[in-house]
Amino acid sequence: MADPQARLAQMLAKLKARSFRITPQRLAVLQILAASRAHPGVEDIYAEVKKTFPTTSLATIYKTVALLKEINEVLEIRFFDSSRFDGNKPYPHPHILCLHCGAVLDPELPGVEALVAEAAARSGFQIVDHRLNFFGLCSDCQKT
Amino acid sequence: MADPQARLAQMLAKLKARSFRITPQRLAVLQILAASRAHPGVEDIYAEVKKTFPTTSLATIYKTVALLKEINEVLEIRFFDSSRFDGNKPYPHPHILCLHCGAVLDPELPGVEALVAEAAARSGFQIVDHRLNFFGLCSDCQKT
DNA sequence: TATTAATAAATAATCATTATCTTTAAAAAT
DNA sequence: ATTTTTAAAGATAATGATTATTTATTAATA
Repeated sequence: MADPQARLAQMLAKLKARSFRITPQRLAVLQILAASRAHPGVEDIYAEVKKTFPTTSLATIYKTVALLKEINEVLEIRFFDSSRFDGNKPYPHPHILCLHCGAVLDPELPGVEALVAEAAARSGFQIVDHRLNFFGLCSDCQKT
Repeated sequence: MADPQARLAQMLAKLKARSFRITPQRLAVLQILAASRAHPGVEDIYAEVKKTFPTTSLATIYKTVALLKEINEVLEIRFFDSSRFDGNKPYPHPHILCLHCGAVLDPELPGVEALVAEAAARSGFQIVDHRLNFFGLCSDCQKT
């Protein structure tokens, strides 16, 4: 589930299955989310889409992203004052943000499942979602 | 570091050390944050403070909480559209939110340290902070 | 007690996000 | 293909949590 082609196909299938229309602007947003590994924010997507569709409105980006969130094809990650989006792995998983350059990575953390189970066991909660975010300096930014 | 008295004393000491004034409104906010285990939001604190100081402004709550955050005596936890605050353990630790009743607990998770270390090791980041939040239904709300 | 500097109160401004409203254009039917 | 229907796009106003500003109080020091 990391291949951009497969992700795009998956997103399109989900939209079609629920009879949402595939518009050029929507397709553009899907392509960006399926391909980008940078966890773009709304403004990033907006800037990118405008290259091909200059009249696109910011509201369209917000609405498309909200729709994709609805159908569980994108994961919203709230950092401080704005959100970033993960279209590659649209399910809860950890993220790590560089406070200096803003890069967001998906660390591979095998320990996560155990931690979620531990949280459920100790709290008595039925856990349905989680956000595991780490903050610091990436290896590049540590050098400067 | 869970005794309300001790927490209040600690907060007061920190404020005095940095020569911030101890005003009645500030003291009221500190007391609430030191004593409450409910992870109150700004509006909760506001409502509580107004019982003793009816003319208090919401801005005063925001400013006091921001000040306490500055001096690391309160932890801000951002849930969806607003923040809740933890004055008992003002350092990063996991939280679990009930999506039905809004309760927030601090689950005891010994696995956290290992996970942070794992994230640092695998990503190459120097990690300085984290937010580990779980969402679900508390044991009471599972019954209904 | 007077002075001064920080803080409180009141309220305006900000800004990400959402809602509204009109226009446009997908998709289905003819 | 053309028409019809209706969701979606575009433009812009509204919302709401938070922050900034401005004036009035009040705590701390001389």
